[in-house]
Amino acid sequence: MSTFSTEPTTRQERRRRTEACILQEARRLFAEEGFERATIRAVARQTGVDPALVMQYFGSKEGLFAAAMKGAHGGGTARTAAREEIPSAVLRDVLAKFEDTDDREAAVTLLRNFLTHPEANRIMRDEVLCSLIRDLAGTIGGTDAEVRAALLMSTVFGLALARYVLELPGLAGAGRADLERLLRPALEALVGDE
Amino acid sequence: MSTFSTEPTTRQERRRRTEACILQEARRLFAEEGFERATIRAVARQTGVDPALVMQYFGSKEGLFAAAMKGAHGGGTARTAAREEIPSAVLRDVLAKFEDTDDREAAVTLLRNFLTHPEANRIMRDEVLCSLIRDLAGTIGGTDAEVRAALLMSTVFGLALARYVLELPGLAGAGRADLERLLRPALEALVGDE
DNA sequence: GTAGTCGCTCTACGGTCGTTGAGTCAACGG
DNA sequence: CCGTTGACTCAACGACCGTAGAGCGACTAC
Repeated sequence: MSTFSTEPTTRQERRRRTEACILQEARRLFAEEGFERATIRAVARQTGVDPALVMQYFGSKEGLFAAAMKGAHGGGTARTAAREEIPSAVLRDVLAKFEDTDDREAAVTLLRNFLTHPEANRIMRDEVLCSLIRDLAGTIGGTDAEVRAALLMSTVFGLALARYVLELPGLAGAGRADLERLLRPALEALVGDE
Repeated sequence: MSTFSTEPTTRQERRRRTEACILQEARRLFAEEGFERATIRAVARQTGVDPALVMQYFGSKEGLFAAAMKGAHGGGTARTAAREEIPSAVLRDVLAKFEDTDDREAAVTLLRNFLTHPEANRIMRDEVLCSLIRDLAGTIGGTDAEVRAALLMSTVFGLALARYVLELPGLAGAGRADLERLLRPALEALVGDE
């Protein structure tokens, strides 16, 4: 691959670096094109590397995808938030996820692919949403707790999709403060009174 | 293709019928597999027809997809609803769309593909959401009208995705009445007071 | 210096895809 | 009854894909 200007070039250093480059480019392409359209060849070409090297590192296209998804879901503050803090917490978590540039590409990739790619679907449902909903429902309490928690997730989920993927005008341009001001009353209504 | 038991077999009658069969199977496959994974060959095989016939009818895979999407978005009641009726209307519209079995497949197809397929993305954003948001914003009024309207759409949007596509436990099983009871206060909060 | 390791490239295979053009056969119009 | 039309099939092309294996060349260890 193309060498850089400054080279702390031990062997493993270079290896780590090219692997990181491949992963970064993979995330970008998966996010832009989707799993099927994004080709290993394109990832390799953009990185300036041979397709076979990508195979050697990640075993298969699935492996590359899985590696690109690692760390796409991370601990949020909502899971342990107090009942009255839940609306702010879920909103803050989802916005924070997409502000951090490192996570952002992985998160967008996950969002763009979870509908059509089984692995992404499983990750999204089982490792992100289900356990989070269970914890939230425990904090919310009451007979409809699980439905309320699921509705909370579906709402911020729709927000992320509309704002960061669909880029709906009016949402993509809105500021964080405006979103919080307008959306929090709705989220509080979903949590309900106690 | 395989002939049916009763045959009102005029030429155009048969043509209309096979075309409908192809479209139905195409919708199913596009919804299940996504645009890329769904192949013309698979559609043809399931229909019991030669792939070339699908090409002859719809010109290209894009053409088949566009034809399968036609009528996927239809007039809802929300567009012309009064201000205080908007929450009920948007909710009723989205639920109704997915209860009707005919529309359901097309709607799920659109949802599953708009993330990864540019054409579906454009349709969803420009022909469905944008004009609807503009109308809703006009009815809602005030300085944040457009953001409020967009948030309304993103919320029911997230609901549809979570309930009908992701099939989140707790939402997929919930009844319409429960959903309306729990979600309407949140939607009313989004519309805001006047 | 020399053998060995390892990051990396080159070349090629097998498979599936969308798409095409020629050909077949039953339904139609006169 | 016969020529024509048009729905439909068959066989094939070219492209691109994921993947495999052999080979190269620079770095490392002795």
